[in-house]
Amino acid sequence: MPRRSATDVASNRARAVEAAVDLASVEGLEGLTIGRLAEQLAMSKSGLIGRFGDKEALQRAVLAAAVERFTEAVWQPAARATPGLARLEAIVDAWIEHLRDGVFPGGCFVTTASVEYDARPGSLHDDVAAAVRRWLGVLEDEARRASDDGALAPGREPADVAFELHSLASGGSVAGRLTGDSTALDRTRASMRRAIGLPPE
Amino acid sequence: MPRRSATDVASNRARAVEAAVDLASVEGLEGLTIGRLAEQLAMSKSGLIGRFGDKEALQRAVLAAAVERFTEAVWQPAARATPGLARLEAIVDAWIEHLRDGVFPGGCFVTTASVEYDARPGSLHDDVAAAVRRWLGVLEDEARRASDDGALAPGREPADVAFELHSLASGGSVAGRLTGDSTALDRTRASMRRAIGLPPE
DNA sequence: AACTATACGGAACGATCGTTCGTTCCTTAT
DNA sequence: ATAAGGAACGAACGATCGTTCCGTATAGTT
Repeated sequence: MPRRSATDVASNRARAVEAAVDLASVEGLEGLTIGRLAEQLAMSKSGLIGRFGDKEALQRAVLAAAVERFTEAVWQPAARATPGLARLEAIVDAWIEHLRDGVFPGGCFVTTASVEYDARPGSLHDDVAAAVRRWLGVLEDEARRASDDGALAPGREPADVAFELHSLASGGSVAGRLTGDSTALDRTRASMRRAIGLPPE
Repeated sequence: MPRRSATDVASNRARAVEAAVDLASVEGLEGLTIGRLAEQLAMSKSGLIGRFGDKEALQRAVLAAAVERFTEAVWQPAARATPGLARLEAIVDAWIEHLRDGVFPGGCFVTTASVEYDARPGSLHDDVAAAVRRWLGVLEDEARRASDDGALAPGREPADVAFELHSLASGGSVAGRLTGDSTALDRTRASMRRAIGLPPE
């Protein structure tokens, strides 16, 4: 078998991480296996893990890549909108689209990781928790801006809005996917719009 | 080592399932291991699995027991309330209490199982999906009754209410547990009350 | 042209996975 | 009293897990 030239090296690692993201979005970060990933990449287990050190380092790289993918799909398009309520609306749209398009073949990656590590300590727990806190912070900032603009119902707490949006997207995506309910994302979108005081479209 | 008398036999199986529920609520149904469960029960792997046939049968029994535990903790106390909005309110209270008390050491079992099997076919997927559909149906029935009573906002669909309650509880529980946010359940309760048109307490 | 660093393969490691087998013990029914 | 059924054991199975070691081919440096 021909060896890969060393110029492909960097892209090879990235290729491994991307494949691992897809695999782990279905099987979970904990269900991710070096053997199966190596097989899918048509390379040896030792060659694969040698790039990362050990499995935990691979998992952390995979998680970081998944967060990156989420950010690109949801935050980046919404960042073009005006801060405040308009941006919240754009986030909701991009978020739902992201879930609908199947950016992750196994459903929202961060939700999967959240459930896997919500009761287990370790560096992966910390990484997932940090990512979720960061995202909740982004949502809260936008909600606060909207509140300052008077675009939110009086007395509505930005932190509550952020947490509610996250709960709805996360919970709704899972339940819809599990039960095969094709209207779930529409319902979730409507609920999220309701949460920020937008009229049903 | 003294053998267990055969009169304990029935309770022994139940004991195994209960221990497995606690284990699987942390590690997931997929992360459940015959070896570790047997060790915790101080019995042999073969003796344990012999009771169920194979691992999948054990997992299904564990799932059924977890659903039973949830039903007892949430539905049973709420069933005493008047059908309709009052019962929905009672469900919300019991649900939050159930999450707060840590009926499952690793967070809501059904949510964990939902995430594990939302992208993987098989009999376990079907069992989890059936359980979730059944629960959504219960919620929807109560919401419809509330709607018929005129206790819900006009135009509010019972199925939407049911789905939203489920999303909020499921997503909120996970996020709160992951980030260590002690106010998450209070927030979730407030959101759920808002979803059924109840005033903040 | 020689050297260094690294990416990868191949083989093997001990551990653990789920499962199967045959045996022993206890309870219950005959 | 004896036969039958079932529960649990210990031992072993092949498979797979993550990991380690070493050889080797390649890329970049001097």
